[in-house]
Amino acid sequence: MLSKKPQYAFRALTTLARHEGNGPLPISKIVKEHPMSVKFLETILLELRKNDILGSKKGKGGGYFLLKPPEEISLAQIIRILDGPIAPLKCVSLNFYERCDDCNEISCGLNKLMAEVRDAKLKVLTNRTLRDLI
Amino acid sequence: MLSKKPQYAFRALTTLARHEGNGPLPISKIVKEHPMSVKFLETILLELRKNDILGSKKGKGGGYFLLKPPEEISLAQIIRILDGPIAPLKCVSLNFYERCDDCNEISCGLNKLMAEVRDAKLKVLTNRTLRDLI
DNA sequence: CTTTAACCCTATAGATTGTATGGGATTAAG
DNA sequence: CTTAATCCCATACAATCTATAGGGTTAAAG
Repeated sequence: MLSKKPQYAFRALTTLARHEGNGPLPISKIVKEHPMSVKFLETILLELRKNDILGSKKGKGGGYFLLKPPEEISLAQIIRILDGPIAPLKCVSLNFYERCDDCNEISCGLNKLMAEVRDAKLKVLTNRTLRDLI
Repeated sequence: MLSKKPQYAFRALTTLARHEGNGPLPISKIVKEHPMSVKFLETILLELRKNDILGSKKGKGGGYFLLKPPEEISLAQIIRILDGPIAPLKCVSLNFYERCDDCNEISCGLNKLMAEVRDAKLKVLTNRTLRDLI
Protein backbone atom coordinates (compact mmCIF):
# COMPACT_ATOMS: atom_id res chain seq x y z
CA MET A 1 0.00 0.00 0.00
CA LEU A 2 1.09 3.52 -0.86
CA SER A 3 1.59 5.74 2.16
CA LYS A 4 0.14 9.25 2.36
CA LYS A 5 3.35 10.96 1.27
CA PRO A 6 3.30 9.86 -2.37
CA GLN A 7 -0.47 10.29 -2.50
CA TYR A 8 -0.23 13.90 -1.38
CA ALA A 9 2.81 14.35 -3.60
CA PHE A 10 0.92 13.25 -6.69
CA ARG A 11 -1.83 15.74 -6.01
CA ALA A 12 0.62 18.57 -5.57
CA LEU A 13 2.61 17.49 -8.60
CA THR A 14 -0.41 17.46 -10.90
CA THR A 15 -1.18 21.02 -9.83
CA LEU A 16 2.43 21.99 -10.48
CA ALA A 17 2.33 20.24 -13.84
CA ARG A 18 -0.77 22.13 -14.91
CA HIS A 19 0.91 25.36 -13.86
CA GLU A 20 4.08 24.53 -15.78
CA GLY A 21 5.94 27.43 -17.36
CA ASN A 22 4.16 30.05 -15.27
CA GLY A 23 6.87 30.46 -12.65
CA PRO A 24 6.98 29.17 -9.07
CA LEU A 25 3.79 28.19 -7.29
CA PRO A 26 3.66 28.63 -3.49
CA ILE A 27 2.39 25.91 -1.16
CA SER A 28 -0.47 28.16 -0.14
CA LYS A 29 -1.86 27.97 -3.68
CA ILE A 30 -1.46 24.19 -3.90
CA VAL A 31 -3.27 23.67 -0.63
CA LYS A 32 -6.12 25.81 -1.86
CA GLU A 33 -6.74 23.22 -4.59
CA HIS A 34 -5.99 20.16 -2.43
CA PRO A 35 -6.85 20.73 1.23
CA MET A 36 -4.14 19.15 3.44
CA SER A 37 -1.64 20.02 6.14
CA VAL A 38 0.63 22.79 4.88
CA LYS A 39 3.51 21.70 7.05
CA PHE A 40 3.28 18.07 6.00
CA LEU A 41 3.19 19.00 2.34
CA GLU A 42 6.20 21.22 2.94
CA THR A 43 8.31 18.27 4.11
CA ILE A 44 7.19 16.28 1.11
CA LEU A 45 8.03 18.96 -1.43
CA LEU A 46 11.34 19.54 0.28
CA GLU A 47 12.16 15.89 -0.15
CA LEU A 48 11.27 16.12 -3.84
CA ARG A 49 13.45 19.18 -4.22
CA LYS A 50 16.43 17.42 -2.64
CA ASN A 51 15.94 14.62 -5.14
CA ASP A 52 15.92 16.90 -8.15
CA ILE A 53 12.26 16.56 -9.02
CA LEU A 54 11.38 20.09 -7.99
CA GLY A 55 13.12 23.43 -7.92
CA SER A 56 12.21 26.22 -5.54
CA LYS A 57 12.47 29.94 -5.19
CA LYS A 58 12.59 31.57 -1.77
CA GLY A 59 11.09 34.80 -0.59
CA LYS A 60 8.07 36.76 -1.69
CA GLY A 61 6.75 35.53 -5.02
CA GLY A 62 8.59 32.26 -4.49
CA GLY A 63 7.36 28.69 -4.57
CA TYR A 64 7.99 25.35 -6.22
CA PHE A 65 8.20 24.29 -9.84
CA LEU A 66 8.95 21.16 -11.85
CA LEU A 67 12.55 20.72 -13.03
CA LYS A 68 11.53 18.54 -15.96
CA PRO A 69 8.49 18.29 -18.20
CA PRO A 70 5.70 16.09 -16.72
CA GLU A 71 6.21 13.32 -19.27
CA GLU A 72 9.76 12.81 -17.99
CA ILE A 73 8.74 12.27 -14.38
CA SER A 74 7.64 8.67 -13.84
CA LEU A 75 5.47 7.52 -10.97
CA ALA A 76 8.25 5.11 -10.02
CA GLN A 77 10.68 7.96 -9.30
CA ILE A 78 8.26 9.67 -6.93
CA ILE A 79 7.33 6.49 -5.11
CA ARG A 80 10.96 5.49 -4.62
CA ILE A 81 11.82 8.86 -3.13
CA LEU A 82 8.91 9.00 -0.73
CA ASP A 83 8.13 5.36 0.00
CA GLY A 84 11.30 3.45 -0.80
CA PRO A 85 11.46 0.13 -2.62
CA ILE A 86 8.93 -0.90 -5.23
CA ALA A 87 9.96 -4.56 -4.96
CA PRO A 88 8.09 -6.65 -2.37
CA LEU A 89 11.41 -7.77 -0.83
CA LYS A 90 14.68 -5.92 -0.30
CA CYS A 91 16.60 -8.88 -1.70
CA VAL A 92 15.04 -8.32 -5.13
CA SER A 93 15.06 -4.52 -5.05
CA LEU A 94 16.97 -2.73 -7.81
CA ASN A 95 17.45 0.52 -5.92
CA PHE A 96 17.31 -0.56 -2.28
CA TYR A 97 18.95 -3.98 -2.39
CA GLU A 98 19.83 -5.71 0.89
CA ARG A 99 20.95 -9.28 1.35
CA CYS A 100 18.46 -11.36 3.32
CA ASP A 101 20.27 -12.82 6.29
CA ASP A 102 17.95 -15.76 6.84
CA CYS A 103 17.32 -17.22 3.41
CA ASN A 104 19.52 -18.50 0.65
CA GLU A 105 18.93 -16.30 -2.38
CA ILE A 106 20.01 -18.96 -4.82
CA SER A 107 17.72 -21.73 -3.58
CA CYS A 108 14.92 -19.51 -2.29
CA GLY A 109 11.96 -19.80 -4.65
CA LEU A 110 10.22 -16.79 -3.21
CA ASN A 111 12.64 -14.16 -4.42
CA LYS A 112 12.31 -15.34 -8.02
CA LEU A 113 8.56 -14.90 -7.88
CA MET A 114 8.85 -11.57 -6.11
CA ALA A 115 11.20 -10.40 -8.83
CA GLU A 116 8.40 -11.15 -11.27
CA VAL A 117 6.06 -9.02 -9.20
CA ARG A 118 8.64 -6.25 -9.10
CA ASP A 119 8.95 -6.31 -12.89
CA ALA A 120 5.19 -6.30 -13.35
CA LYS A 121 4.87 -3.24 -11.13
CA LEU A 122 7.79 -1.47 -12.74
CA LYS A 123 6.41 -1.99 -16.22
CA VAL A 124 3.48 0.20 -15.25
CA LEU A 125 5.22 2.61 -12.91
CA THR A 126 8.16 3.52 -15.10
CA ASN A 127 6.05 3.98 -18.22
CA ARG A 128 3.41 6.09 -16.56
CA THR A 129 4.33 9.70 -15.86
CA LEU A 130 2.87 12.85 -14.39
CA ARG A 131 1.46 13.53 -17.83
CA ASP A 132 -0.87 10.54 -17.42
CA LEU A 133 -2.07 11.95 -14.15
CA ILE A 134 -3.37 15.24 -15.46
CA MET B 1 6.91 -4.45 0.90
CA LEU B 2 5.87 -7.83 2.24
CA SER B 3 5.85 -8.03 6.02
CA LYS B 4 7.43 -10.90 7.92
CA LYS B 5 4.19 -12.81 8.35
CA PRO B 6 3.73 -13.89 4.73
CA GLN B 7 7.46 -14.45 4.40
CA TYR B 8 7.50 -16.86 7.32
CA ALA B 9 4.24 -18.35 6.12
CA PHE B 10 5.68 -19.18 2.70
CA ARG B 11 8.57 -21.01 4.30
CA ALA B 12 6.31 -23.05 6.51
CA LEU B 13 3.91 -23.72 3.65
CA THR B 14 6.62 -25.06 1.36
CA THR B 15 7.64 -27.49 4.10
CA LEU B 16 4.02 -28.52 4.53
CA ALA B 17 3.64 -28.88 0.76
CA ARG B 18 6.64 -31.18 0.52
CA HIS B 19 5.22 -33.23 3.37
CA GLU B 20 1.80 -33.47 1.69
CA GLY B 21 -0.12 -36.71 2.20
CA ASN B 22 2.00 -37.82 5.16
CA GLY B 23 -0.36 -36.62 7.88
CA PRO B 24 -0.08 -33.58 10.14
CA LEU B 25 3.28 -31.90 10.71
CA PRO B 26 3.89 -30.20 14.07
CA ILE B 27 5.34 -26.71 14.40
CA SER B 28 8.40 -28.16 16.12
CA LYS B 29 9.33 -29.96 12.90
CA ILE B 30 8.76 -26.91 10.71
CA VAL B 31 10.94 -24.77 12.92
CA LYS B 32 13.71 -27.33 12.72
CA GLU B 33 13.87 -26.68 8.97
CA HIS B 34 13.29 -22.91 9.17
CA PRO B 35 14.61 -21.41 12.40
CA MET B 36 12.16 -18.81 13.70
CA SER B 37 10.06 -17.95 16.74
CA VAL B 38 7.75 -20.88 17.48
CA LYS B 39 5.13 -18.64 19.03
CA PHE B 40 5.11 -16.20 16.16
CA LEU B 41 4.77 -18.97 13.63
CA GLU B 42 1.95 -20.39 15.71
CA THR B 43 -0.11 -17.22 15.36
CA ILE B 44 0.56 -17.21 11.62
CA LEU B 45 -0.51 -20.82 11.08
CA LEU B 46 -3.55 -20.25 13.23
CA GLU B 47 -4.56 -17.41 10.96
CA LEU B 48 -4.14 -19.63 7.93
CA ARG B 49 -6.22 -22.32 9.55
CA LYS B 50 -9.05 -19.88 10.28
CA ASN B 51 -8.97 -18.91 6.60
CA ASP B 52 -9.25 -22.46 5.35
CA ILE B 53 -5.76 -22.79 3.99
CA LEU B 54 -4.62 -25.22 6.66
CA GLY B 55 -6.24 -27.91 8.74
CA SER B 56 -4.94 -28.99 12.12
CA LYS B 57 -5.04 -31.94 14.43
CA LYS B 58 -4.76 -31.48 18.17
CA GLY B 59 -2.97 -33.58 20.75
CA LYS B 60 0.01 -35.84 20.58
CA GLY B 61 0.89 -36.73 17.01
CA GLY B 62 -1.01 -33.65 15.83
CA GLY B 63 0.08 -30.75 13.68
CA TYR B 64 -0.86 -28.80 10.57
CA PHE B 65 -1.56 -29.88 7.01
CA LEU B 66 -2.66 -28.31 3.73
CA LEU B 67 -6.38 -28.46 2.97
CA LYS B 68 -5.81 -28.26 -0.77
CA PRO B 69 -3.07 -29.39 -3.14
CA PRO B 70 -0.22 -26.85 -3.45
CA GLU B 71 -1.14 -25.92 -7.03
CA GLU B 72 -4.52 -24.66 -5.80
CA ILE B 73 -3.08 -22.27 -3.24
CA SER B 74 -2.04 -19.01 -4.88
CA LEU B 75 0.42 -16.55 -3.41
CA ALA B 76 -2.30 -13.92 -3.60
CA GLN B 77 -4.51 -15.82 -1.13
CA ILE B 78 -1.76 -16.04 1.47
CA ILE B 79 -0.72 -12.42 1.10
CA ARG B 80 -4.30 -11.18 1.42
CA ILE B 81 -4.85 -13.15 4.61
CA LEU B 82 -1.65 -12.06 6.32
CA ASP B 83 -0.93 -8.65 4.81
CA GLY B 84 -4.24 -7.38 3.51
CA PRO B 85 -4.75 -5.60 0.19
CA ILE B 86 -2.59 -6.24 -2.85
CA ALA B 87 -3.73 -3.02 -4.51
CA PRO B 88 -1.63 0.09 -3.77
CA LEU B 89 -4.76 1.99 -2.67
CA LYS B 90 -7.87 0.85 -0.81
CA CYS B 91 -10.06 2.62 -3.37
CA VAL B 92 -8.91 0.22 -6.09
CA SER B 93 -8.80 -2.90 -3.94
CA LEU B 94 -10.96 -5.83 -5.00
CA ASN B 95 -11.09 -7.51 -1.59
CA PHE B 96 -10.55 -4.61 0.80
CA TYR B 97 -12.30 -1.74 -0.96
CA GLU B 98 -12.83 1.52 0.91
CA ARG B 99 -14.01 4.80 -0.54
CA CYS B 100 -11.38 7.52 -0.35
CA ASP B 101 -12.85 10.43 1.54
CA ASP B 102 -10.62 13.13 0.12
CA CYS B 103 -10.48 12.46 -3.60
CA ASN B 104 -13.04 12.07 -6.33
CA GLU B 105 -12.73 8.56 -7.69
CA ILE B 106 -14.19 9.47 -11.04
CA SER B 107 -11.91 12.38 -11.81
CA CYS B 108 -8.87 11.13 -9.87
CA GLY B 109 -6.26 9.98 -12.34
CA LEU B 110 -4.23 8.18 -9.73
CA ASN B 111 -6.68 5.39 -8.98
CA LYS B 112 -6.83 4.43 -12.66
CA LEU B 113 -3.08 4.00 -12.77
CA MET B 114 -3.02 2.19 -9.45
CA ALA B 115 -5.65 -0.20 -10.75
CA GLU B 116 -3.20 -1.01 -13.54
CA VAL B 117 -0.54 -1.74 -10.95
CA ARG B 118 -2.97 -3.91 -9.03
CA ASP B 119 -3.76 -5.93 -12.15
CA ALA B 120 -0.10 -6.33 -12.99
CA LYS B 121 0.62 -7.68 -9.52
CA LEU B 122 -2.42 -9.94 -9.52
CA LYS B 123 -1.50 -11.45 -12.85
CA VAL B 124 1.60 -12.86 -11.20
CA LEU B 125 0.26 -13.52 -7.73
CA THR B 126 -2.90 -15.38 -8.69
CA ASN B 127 -1.18 -17.54 -11.28
CA ARG B 128 1.72 -18.49 -9.07
CA THR B 129 1.03 -21.09 -6.40
CA LEU B 130 2.77 -22.98 -3.65
CA ARG B 131 3.78 -25.48 -6.29
CA ASP B 132 6.02 -22.85 -7.89
CA LEU B 133 7.66 -22.28 -4.55
CA ILE B 134 8.91 -25.80 -4.01
C1' DC C 1 -5.87 -42.35 34.29
C1' DT C 2 -1.74 -39.90 34.15
C1' DT C 3 1.76 -38.08 31.37
C1' DT C 4 3.11 -35.75 27.44
C1' DA C 5 3.02 -33.44 23.15
C1' DA C 6 0.59 -30.95 20.50
C1' DC C 7 -2.74 -27.02 19.08
C1' DC C 8 -5.93 -22.92 20.85
C1' DC C 9 -6.72 -18.24 22.46
C1' DT C 10 -6.03 -13.67 24.03
C1' DA C 11 -3.49 -10.05 25.88
C1' DT C 12 0.26 -7.19 25.78
C1' DA C 13 5.06 -5.45 25.30
C1' DG C 14 8.60 -3.28 22.50
C1' DA C 15 10.25 -1.46 18.26
C1' DT C 16 9.55 0.71 14.05
C1' DT C 17 7.25 3.49 10.84
C1' DG C 18 3.82 6.75 9.39
C1' DT C 19 1.73 11.17 10.00
C1' DA C 20 2.08 15.10 11.14
C1' DT C 21 3.33 19.74 14.05
C1' DG C 22 6.22 23.64 15.86
C1' DG C 23 9.48 27.14 15.95
C1' DG C 24 12.78 29.63 14.19
C1' DA C 25 16.24 30.85 10.24
C1' DT C 26 16.88 32.43 5.65
C1' DT C 27 15.74 34.72 1.40
C1' DA C 28 13.95 38.15 -1.69
C1' DA C 29 10.22 41.44 -3.58
C1' DG C 30 8.19 45.81 -3.05
C1' DC D 1 11.96 47.28 6.66
C1' DT D 2 7.90 44.66 6.19
C1' DT D 3 5.91 40.76 4.32
C1' DA D 4 5.56 36.39 2.14
C1' DA D 5 7.60 32.75 1.09
C1' DT D 6 10.96 28.53 1.46
C1' DC D 7 14.41 26.01 4.52
C1' DC D 8 15.77 23.16 8.35
C1' DC D 9 15.46 20.27 12.22
C1' DA D 10 13.50 18.42 16.21
C1' DT D 11 9.86 16.17 18.24
C1' DA D 12 5.15 14.51 19.32
C1' DC D 13 1.57 11.27 18.53
C1' DA D 14 -0.55 7.27 16.53
C1' DA D 15 -0.67 3.09 14.19
C1' DT D 16 1.31 -1.03 12.76
C1' DC D 17 4.66 -4.67 12.93
C1' DT D 18 7.01 -8.16 15.38
C1' DA D 19 7.16 -10.99 18.85
C1' DT D 20 6.34 -12.95 23.55
C1' DA D 21 3.78 -14.70 27.56
C1' DG D 22 0.88 -17.65 29.84
C1' DG D 23 -2.65 -20.41 30.45
C1' DG D 24 -6.34 -23.59 28.33
C1' DT D 25 -7.86 -27.62 25.56
C1' DT D 26 -7.29 -31.95 23.18
C1' DA D 27 -5.90 -36.53 22.34
C1' DA D 28 -2.53 -40.40 21.92
C1' DA D 29 0.20 -43.69 24.53
C1' DG D 30 1.65 -46.21 28.32
